[in-house]
Amino acid sequence: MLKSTYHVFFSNLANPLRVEIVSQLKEKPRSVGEISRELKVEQSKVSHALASLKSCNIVDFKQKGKQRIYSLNKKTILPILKLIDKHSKTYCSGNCKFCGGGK
Amino acid sequence: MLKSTYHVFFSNLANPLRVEIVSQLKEKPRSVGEISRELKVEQSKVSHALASLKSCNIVDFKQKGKQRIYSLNKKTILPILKLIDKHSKTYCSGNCKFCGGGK
DNA sequence: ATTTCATATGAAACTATATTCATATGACTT
DNA sequence: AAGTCATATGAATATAGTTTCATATGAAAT
Repeated sequence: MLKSTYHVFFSNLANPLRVEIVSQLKEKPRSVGEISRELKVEQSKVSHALASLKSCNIVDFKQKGKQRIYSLNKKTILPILKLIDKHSKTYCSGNCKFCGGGK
Repeated sequence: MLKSTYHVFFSNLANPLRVEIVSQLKEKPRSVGEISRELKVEQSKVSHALASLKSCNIVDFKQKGKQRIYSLNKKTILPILKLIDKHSKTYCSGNCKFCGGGK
């Protein structure tokens, strides 16, 4: 494995929109248009985000007519998110920057 | 949990130096100076990196005289890295950008 | 209390990443 | 093959993150 593999993977998720899309796709697969409308985010922005996620196989898609239906690679991502949830519960008191300084 | 928690966590590891430090601390705890010397990276750069990792409790330290001995929060990080290893083995053929396009 | 060594901090300069908008492609339909 | 709808792409600009360097802090020793 290359030295940079982790960093590339983490970079991919180091972005609020991409994380939002991941969360949304936890529930069910969606087309680009659906993602765009539901999140109220411009189409090309969503496309760029999906291309990035796809480049690390965090999402995949199947063509369905004109649409592309994107789905989450749950096998990898769900356990990682679960570990982070547990981490923040264990190590972060309500007022740390990580847990959301502002709140 | 805040919407941004994941993104903050991932951002923290979305950096080659911080990932390198994490890898190095897998083996054993080290002082700032040791990290700096072993990785041949300037001290203040290492300090900034450690401050960032500390802000998400990815590392912790104990004071030892003038030194700070930093250690990895293995409980969270090791399983996450393991999941990513498995992910890249499963989903990445040798030539994808993620696995290290160049190689 | 001054010096030394280890580490942290701040801010400017530099670099990388994201957003935007105009346009291209690709799959269907007529 | 022309038109339409869905999505992708490229490139300029905008924003965010990193590096660097000078200096500050803090712990121990003299």
